[in-house]
Amino acid sequence: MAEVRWLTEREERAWRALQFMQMRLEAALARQLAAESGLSYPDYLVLVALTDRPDGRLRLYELAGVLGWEKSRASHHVGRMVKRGLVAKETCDDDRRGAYVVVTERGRRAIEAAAPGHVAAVRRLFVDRLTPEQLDAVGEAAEIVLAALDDPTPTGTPAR
Amino acid sequence: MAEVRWLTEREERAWRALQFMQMRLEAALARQLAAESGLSYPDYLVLVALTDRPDGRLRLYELAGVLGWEKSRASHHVGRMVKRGLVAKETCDDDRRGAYVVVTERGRRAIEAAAPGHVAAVRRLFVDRLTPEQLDAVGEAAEIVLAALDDPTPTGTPAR
DNA sequence: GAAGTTTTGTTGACGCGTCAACCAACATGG
DNA sequence: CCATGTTGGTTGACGCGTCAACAAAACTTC
Repeated sequence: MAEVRWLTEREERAWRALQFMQMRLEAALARQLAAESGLSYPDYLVLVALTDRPDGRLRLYELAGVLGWEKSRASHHVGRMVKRGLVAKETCDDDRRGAYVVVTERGRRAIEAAAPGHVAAVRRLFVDRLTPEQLDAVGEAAEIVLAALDDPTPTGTPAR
Repeated sequence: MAEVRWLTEREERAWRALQFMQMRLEAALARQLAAESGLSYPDYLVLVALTDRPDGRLRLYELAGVLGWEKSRASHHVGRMVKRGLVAKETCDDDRRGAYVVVTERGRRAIEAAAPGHVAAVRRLFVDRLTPEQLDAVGEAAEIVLAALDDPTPTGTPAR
């Protein structure tokens, strides 16, 4: 049982600032979206994922994959969106377990109305606050951490 | 009505990577905490905030302030933690509306048991994946964005 | 082609978080 | 001292997210 390597002051400061930023940022963006377009942030992400496709449709498991969601989350959320008419579910012929999620016309209008305000908010609150170099640095760091999350190799594992 | 300034490819990439990292990271840490100590991530944050105080107590509104939570969230969450015996509520004498939240012995044991594993996970998944320079860069960027969130001045506002 | 496994999706229960409405106590200002 | 506003906290409803259990179709393998 090794000693606990607590975080240094600098490490803790960076970690806390990042956590705090994320929380505040998401809250602000969610509020802005809800106020200006009646969409929740997850709604927005689903609609973006769907409208990014030429046919505006995605299998449920693909949607979950793209967004990094658990399948049950995707199922629950799509269910709610169907109720509000933003998307529809269609059965899949080649795989009779499967289900397609398709944007409806209403969904398309909703995201087209929401996108400009959302992007403006992302700029105002985040992108335009940082220099391009800072943005790159943050992006690169995030990609490194993400890669480590996907690859479960522990830190400092020797090549052997 | 100005043109929409969409995100450039680089901006979008950084923004998405950051969002994704945050989601995955929080999920992983929450899972780890729950599995190893039966605490949720919010539980952990509350206990840290309380045990950081010499007397292990905080007014509810102070707790909300420290964690950046809405008061109703704090109230709900503390209520649940009281039920599980992790904290207790005490009435406040100088302000009879007020309520103190106090760590219980059980809460103290819980966080002492949870902390080493949690810190190790933060290291393994995040801190130790980045160079000290990257960590500083990320921390600084986060602090800039946070400062902008607190100060509602829009981007590029001239001094005038 | 039957048995076992993996994949796709749903469901229900339960904890979490926000919003809006509300209440009680403090503060201020005629 | 009453009116008015502000602050600290609670509550209920509702959407969100996870987990575990489940069902059914699709693969695999012998």
